[in-house]
Amino acid sequence: MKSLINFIKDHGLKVTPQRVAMIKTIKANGHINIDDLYKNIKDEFPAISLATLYKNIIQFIEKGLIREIAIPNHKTQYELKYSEHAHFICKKCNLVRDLKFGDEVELKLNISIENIENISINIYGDCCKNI
Amino acid sequence: MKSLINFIKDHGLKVTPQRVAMIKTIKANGHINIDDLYKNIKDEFPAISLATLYKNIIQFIEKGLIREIAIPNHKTQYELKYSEHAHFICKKCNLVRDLKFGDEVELKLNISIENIENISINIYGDCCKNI
DNA sequence: CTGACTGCAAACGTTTTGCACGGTA
DNA sequence: TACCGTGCAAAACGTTTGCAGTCAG
Repeated sequence: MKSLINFIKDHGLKVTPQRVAMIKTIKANGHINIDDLYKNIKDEFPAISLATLYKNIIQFIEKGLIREIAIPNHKTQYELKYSEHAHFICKKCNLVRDLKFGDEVELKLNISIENIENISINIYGDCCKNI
Repeated sequence: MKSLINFIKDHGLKVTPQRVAMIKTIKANGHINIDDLYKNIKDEFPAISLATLYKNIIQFIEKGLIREIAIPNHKTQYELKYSEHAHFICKKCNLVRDLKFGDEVELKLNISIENIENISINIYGDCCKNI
């Protein structure tokens, strides 16, 4: 709990109950889209506004707390930035499963690219055998 | 030219001048977003509607002619599906550069995943040294 | 105390939809 | 000819913005 507060503070942002709740919820879910984040936080803060979520999401991304996972035809998901991994994304049920780098998935770059900020690996498939 | 027509026909879609122009433009550009596609095609078809583009894009994706490249904070880009490669995406200028699989980039999967439909590897960075 | 954050409502841009017409097979 | 595709306009949707009030530092 203390660490969440520092996580926000250390990135140069003011600590508000709403921001703590956002980070807590994102952390608890691993990855989450705006709507689910909104629903989750509304339990704790019935008056919270979607606009606040969007504004903070933008802040979090700019300050490097979270990262976006862009998924075609689905809501963008967000996750804390401290763990690097790939994603398996089911096109049918929209499930997102994390795949560990170096362990489950390895990426080899044979060219030199300067200034890499982020690597996104999404594997799209179908995990719903019985639909 | 004949091959473009067959490319559309073979995927079970009717061949219209608009669709030919779309595939031709996407092919010529490698990857392109809706707006640029619209601008390009408007030269040839001044009366073409954005709605037509969107409807056909959806058809093309469903039938497997093209693939979406979802980029956070930028317009989704589209590319023909027959060539597999990763992307380097500049966060500043929005440039998208193709990186060949097996050659420039290698991906190793150490787990077995059934039913993989598509793999998306996007490397975000900064190619604009002097901005 | 001051600037940053919040919540509301309105605005905005993108994507989708309904419908009448036109073109492909 | 039958059905699919097109273009227009309107609707729907997700996201952003402006503003007045509030809170963290």
